[in-house]
This record gives sequence, structure tokens and C-alpha cells, in this order.
Amino acid sequence: MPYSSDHKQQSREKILDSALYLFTRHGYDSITIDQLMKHAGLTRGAFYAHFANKSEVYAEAILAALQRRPEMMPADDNLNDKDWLKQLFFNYLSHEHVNEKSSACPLAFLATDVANRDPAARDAYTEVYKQLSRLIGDKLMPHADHRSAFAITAMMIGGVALCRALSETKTSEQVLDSCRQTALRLLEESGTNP
Amino acid sequence: MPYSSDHKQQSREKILDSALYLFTRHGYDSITIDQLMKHAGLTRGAFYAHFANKSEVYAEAILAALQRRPEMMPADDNLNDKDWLKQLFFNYLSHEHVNEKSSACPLAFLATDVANRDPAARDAYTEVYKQLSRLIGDKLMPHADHRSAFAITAMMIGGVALCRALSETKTSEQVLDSCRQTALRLLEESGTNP
DNA sequence: GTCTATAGAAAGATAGAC
DNA sequence: GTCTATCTTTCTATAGAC
Repeated sequence: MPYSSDHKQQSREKILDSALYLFTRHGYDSITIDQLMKHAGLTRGAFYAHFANKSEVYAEAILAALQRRPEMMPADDNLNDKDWLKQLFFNYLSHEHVNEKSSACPLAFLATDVANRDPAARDAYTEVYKQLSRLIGDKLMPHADHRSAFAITAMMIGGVALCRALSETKTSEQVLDSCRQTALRLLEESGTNP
Repeated sequence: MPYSSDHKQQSREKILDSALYLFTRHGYDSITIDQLMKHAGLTRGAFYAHFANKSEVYAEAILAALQRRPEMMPADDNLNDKDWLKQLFFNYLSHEHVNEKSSACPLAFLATDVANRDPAARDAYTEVYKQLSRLIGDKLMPHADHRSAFAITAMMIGGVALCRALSETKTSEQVLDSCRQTALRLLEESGTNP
């Protein structure tokens, strides 16, 4: 065995990193296996030593997002839950996110892309979404109804997906601004609505 | 000229109807010109008498949505603005919409699909979005800040796009329910927040 | 495990008959 | 204007050398 099992694992991780990066930004159909492998520093043929086909690496890449640490997530250390959420809302509903300056959330970037894929991809997407909504729901708990986490995440995902599709910066600004304000309002006012 | 100009116009409309139907449900890349023309009752070759290429018909199809009457829109007649909005929220944030039983909104179904297309498609999408947000904003005006229309539309679009991607019916139910409740809440409580 | 080379299929776009 | 036939490109997936 001229290549160690560790080396194979490293290649696999490199491919998954590239897949998450490229698929999230350009969608499933726009990325070829050739592009993917070149981005990972390998060639086309090596791909099939790691994955059975293109749709498999797509689903795996979405799941891999759970292992990576998104820059948008505030560092847990000194923030209370409310401030942590505020920070997340601002990071997520930002131009930096829409324009992919920071890491790009597959939930927002692949929402309609995943809907047209196979069950494995949708399962992976569902798993990532459940983790995000649970995280937000838990931090929301003392302040708001746990269930409003679903509406807030839908607004976050929808706001970013929408702005990425829009061609007018001005409208995009208005959408992000309105979503940020409304997210804060839902957080602040939730105590008054038991 | 063996074919009247009216006949050509009719063919064009048939193609646009099919394009709106198919692209919205399956995305740009999944639909071939062959499928599109068969759905419209014509053959591949005839396509290029109407459109220069595939990306052109995609943008035109999105714009065509403005001419069609979506079943989700409540009939204007007897409803006041607030009830009209409530009705729209329930129609839009429904399983019938997610599962394409009624007409499918391209804003929700194509959000991330359009982001990967050319400027013409994004311009068309932007135009449709501006019309929806203006309509909702105007009806919201007496009750709420005009600008909260952007957050509400983002939640509607995000909620439907999200549910279409999810593979768990239960989670999907929770998302739609939470979005409906929150949309109503934003409508009801808006008066208290000048 | 990774490489180059290639088979095989799919789909966008064009040509020419009617 | 619409049809059938075809050119051409692109891309997934496989084969075989190292």
C-alpha cells in the first residue's frame, strides 16, 4: 500500500472542503468533477477512489459543513444568549455573507438547489437545518417561544437567498436591513408574548 | 407567410407557459429545450424561431409570471387590506404551495437557482420581487411600517424554499406553522411600533 | 491512490426540407 | 413557423499504467 490510510483521509477532506466551497457558491450543476478535483489539487480520475459519484459528494459536502466552524458563529465565550443571537443575526444578514466574503451558509445558498436533488442531499440539508434551528431555539428559549426559531431561521435563509438573486444593490440593502430589524424585534418583544 | 403573426404569438405564449411551469419546478439546468418544447406541444427545432437561446427563455418566463394570475393571490373584491394579507400568508405558507398543488411562486422556487444565472434572469427576478414587495408594502401601510414588507416577504420566500428542500414532513410543518404565526404577529403588532 | 486517456451519453444550437 | 437530422461541445464515469 504505497499510500497511507491517513493520506487518503486527507485527500478526502480536501475534496470535501472544495466541494462545500464550490457547490455552495455555484450550485450542483454548475460545478464539474474536473473543476472540483482541480480545486482540491488533484485530477479527475482520482475522484472515484473517494466517492461513488457526483451526487454522493454533494450530500457529503453539505454534511461536512457541520464539522467546519462557520466564521459567522460568534465565539461563545463572553456573550449571553441574547447578545450571541444579535451578533449572529448581524453576521448572517450581512453583505459580507451575501457576497461570500465570509463563509457561505449552504442552507441559504443551496435552498432551491437541494430541492431538485436526490433524497441523500435533502437528508443532509435537513440535518444541517435541524442543528441550526435547535441551536437558535435553545438560545431563544428564556426569551421567546422555542418554536419561533423556525420563522427566524426562515427569514435569515430567505433574506440571504433573496439578496443573492437580486440584481439591485439598493433593494438588497433594504431587505437585509428589514430582516435584521425584524429579527431583533422578534427577539426583544418575545417576552411580551407568552 | 403561411403562419399568421397571431399564430406565432400563441406559440410563444405556450412556450412561456411551459417554461414558467417547468423551470420553476425543476430549475434551469434540469430542464432541456427538448422537454420544454414537448411540454408546449412543439419540437426542438422550433424553439429558435422564438428565442435566441435557453437563458433568454428563462428570463422571459420569470417575467411572464407578472402577466399570469397566481391562484395564491386572494380575489381583491370584498377583503380589506389586513384580511387580504392574512389570506395571502396562509395561501403562500402552505403545503399546497410547497407541493406545487397550486401555482408555484418563482421567487421561492428559484431563489438560489437565479443567483447562478446571467444578469437578465436576475433582473427579471428583481422585477417580480419588487412588484410583490410593493403590493404587500402598500397593503401593510396603514398598519405597519412599509419597510417591514421586505422582512415578511423574505420569511415567506425563505419558508417555502426551505420546506421544499427539507425531507422531513414534520419539520416542514413546524416551519410553515411558525412562519404563518409570525407573519400574523408582525401584522397585528405593527400598530404598537410606530 | 493518483494519473492520463477515452468511452459513452446528453444537450445546446444549427441546417435545410416543407 | 415547424419539422427532422446533425454538428459540436461538454461532462460523467470507466480503463489501465504507474
